[in-house]
Amino acid sequence: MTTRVGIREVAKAAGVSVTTVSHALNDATSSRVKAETQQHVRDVAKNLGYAPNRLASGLRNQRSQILGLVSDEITTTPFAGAMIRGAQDAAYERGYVVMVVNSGLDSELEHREITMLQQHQVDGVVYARLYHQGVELPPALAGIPTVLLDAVTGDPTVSSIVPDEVDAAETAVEALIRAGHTRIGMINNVDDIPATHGRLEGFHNALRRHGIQHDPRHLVIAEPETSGGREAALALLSRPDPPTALFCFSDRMAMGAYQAATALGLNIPDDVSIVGIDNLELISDSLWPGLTTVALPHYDMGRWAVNRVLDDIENPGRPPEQVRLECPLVERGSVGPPRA
Amino acid sequence: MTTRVGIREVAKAAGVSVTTVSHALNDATSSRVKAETQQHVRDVAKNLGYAPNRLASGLRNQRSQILGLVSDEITTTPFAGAMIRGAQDAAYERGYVVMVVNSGLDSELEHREITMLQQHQVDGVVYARLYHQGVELPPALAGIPTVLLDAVTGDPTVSSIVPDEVDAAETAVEALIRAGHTRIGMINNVDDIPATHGRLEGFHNALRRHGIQHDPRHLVIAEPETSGGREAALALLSRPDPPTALFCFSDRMAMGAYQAATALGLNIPDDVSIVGIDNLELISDSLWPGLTTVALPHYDMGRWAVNRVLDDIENPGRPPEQVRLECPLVERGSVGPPRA
DNA sequence: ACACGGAACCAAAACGTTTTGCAAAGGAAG
DNA sequence: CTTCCTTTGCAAAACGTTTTGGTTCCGTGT
Repeated sequence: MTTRVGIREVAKAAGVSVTTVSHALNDATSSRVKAETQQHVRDVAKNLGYAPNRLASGLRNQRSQILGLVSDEITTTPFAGAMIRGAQDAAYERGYVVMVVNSGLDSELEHREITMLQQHQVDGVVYARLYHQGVELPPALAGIPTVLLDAVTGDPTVSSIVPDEVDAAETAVEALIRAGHTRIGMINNVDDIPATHGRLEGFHNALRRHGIQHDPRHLVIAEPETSGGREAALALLSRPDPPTALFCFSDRMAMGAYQAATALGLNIPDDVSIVGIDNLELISDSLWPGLTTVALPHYDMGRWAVNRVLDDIENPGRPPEQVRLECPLVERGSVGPPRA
Repeated sequence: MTTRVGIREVAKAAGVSVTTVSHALNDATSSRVKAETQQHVRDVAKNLGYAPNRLASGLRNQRSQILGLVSDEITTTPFAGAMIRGAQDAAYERGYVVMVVNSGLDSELEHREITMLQQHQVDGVVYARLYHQGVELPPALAGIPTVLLDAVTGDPTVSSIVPDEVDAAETAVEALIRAGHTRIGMINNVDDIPATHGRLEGFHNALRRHGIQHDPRHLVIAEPETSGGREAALALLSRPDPPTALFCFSDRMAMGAYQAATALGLNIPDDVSIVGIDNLELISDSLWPGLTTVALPHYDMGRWAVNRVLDDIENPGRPPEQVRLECPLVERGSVGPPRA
């Protein structure tokens, strides 16, 4: 390990003082150093492979250039990866770096991990959940600029971003209506979470907007698993007046609907059209035909969250905002016109 | 933002010098401070909510307590999340924290990101890929303790961990043999990567060990997508002497095999048994019946990698090792006895 | 000739720790 | 009463930056 080259080495090599080096490197518009010397210093620094020690500069200016990302779980779904990547990309573009920490459900552990982030003097924190839910901000975060990602809280002073569940559902259902469907069934989640209520509302909105009368027997709720979707779809499609299209709460439930259709000898999309929500490519791309679905924009939410917290850090005072992000439709092959 | 409490505040509150506070807090066995004072100082520190500034201590002892995790992509699969979580858990247990950075395929970007990690004085780096492959270590990492995760390199001086592809395949195939199958087909990946060769070798090993003659026409290679698996399985199962069981390169290809079986009116596992590799729960748990598969231990590899790099940092000199980790079988419902 | 101002640069302090070298106090041995 | 440890404590230096407050030098107006 060759001894790291510091600012003094650069100063010596360039024949100037460390002060001048610092100014030459940091001040874009160098009022303190002649343009010529500035260029010279920069050349020397580059040649020496000088890389400033951020511990030192962080200590000096009380700015670590580090962001913390605390999330509840990083598992089964690829959502967490997408969020992290979005956060990391946005941070990188602005010269920051992100420390990832995850605590499962253990709030004791979470507290200790936040303490750890604090010790590293993170400039801000993105507090993330991996599915849309209401949370309370841990008290340990008081005093640190924080924004919520895929979560909301009662406190109107903290910024947050979540997917627009209502809009997402409307988008999905509109796709079915556009294809000509009027007898549309919905398979909803049994859990009492924002997505459940929002998507149901969006479903009704879309139908109402198009003057479609909804048969309440075409709404069934089930466990948010493939098996739940399968059984619900089985029930719906076995009715005397089955829906010609199914709007499923999630891609996994949609996968269950595929299984039900296959079991009943129904062709997708000729006999029944299906849409989901999530755009879990692992599923939606793998099904046959591909699943038309609405994408949950985790990558973009990650980007937004760090950009927002960086704005708060770099020029504070902007009023907080609670954003609901629109979700794009991803068309594959599971939607077609209803059988005549 | 209440002004942070520093070591001087603690010293003043406890009525001792900062030196004493430092010793009281850091030296487990305090030769410099009386046990009684030590306890007193610790109490005061806790009451004040003192949290040491790691920028300062890192600067002082040339140890940032930060690890870098550089990975190529964090996308579609949940693997990245599992690796990160494993890495983060292991790091936390030893008082470290991890900075995540990902560079896609852009090696220019990768270089700048590694530079950034260096500026933050990371004590070590885990260089990760999200599927097993050969890599060259970026020169920027020279001089930083580094271990490879899900990747290998020609250099025998760097430690690495990858899944044991051969063993994984053997495990999968053994499960089929154990159920009584002898006519076993394999659907392999067309790509020239370690997994392709290793799993083929494991397939042959298992057959040979049980004295099973392999019909080379029961081996087909395809694109590692669901569609590839579907078409390959369609071809195999339509033969005059179809295999009674299919060993698929991946869970996604296995999903394709499910689709083929369904299309041919074959029941799983009664008419044909199927095993995969990956344990992508999103798929293997969602299929019907559940897919028996071999898990790729990304979480454990993440743990191992950071433990190894921390060992290298904390007491250097241990000879490097290239580890191949065994992969456990996860039994669900896709394997049964061959039809009599 | 003199004061004044601006340009270019530098020395030193500060950020919050850890650790080395030293000092004071107390006790035991001579 | 010295002398010499041992115990306990402290002051100060160091880590690598940034930035404040100069200082030097030179040119210009009076």
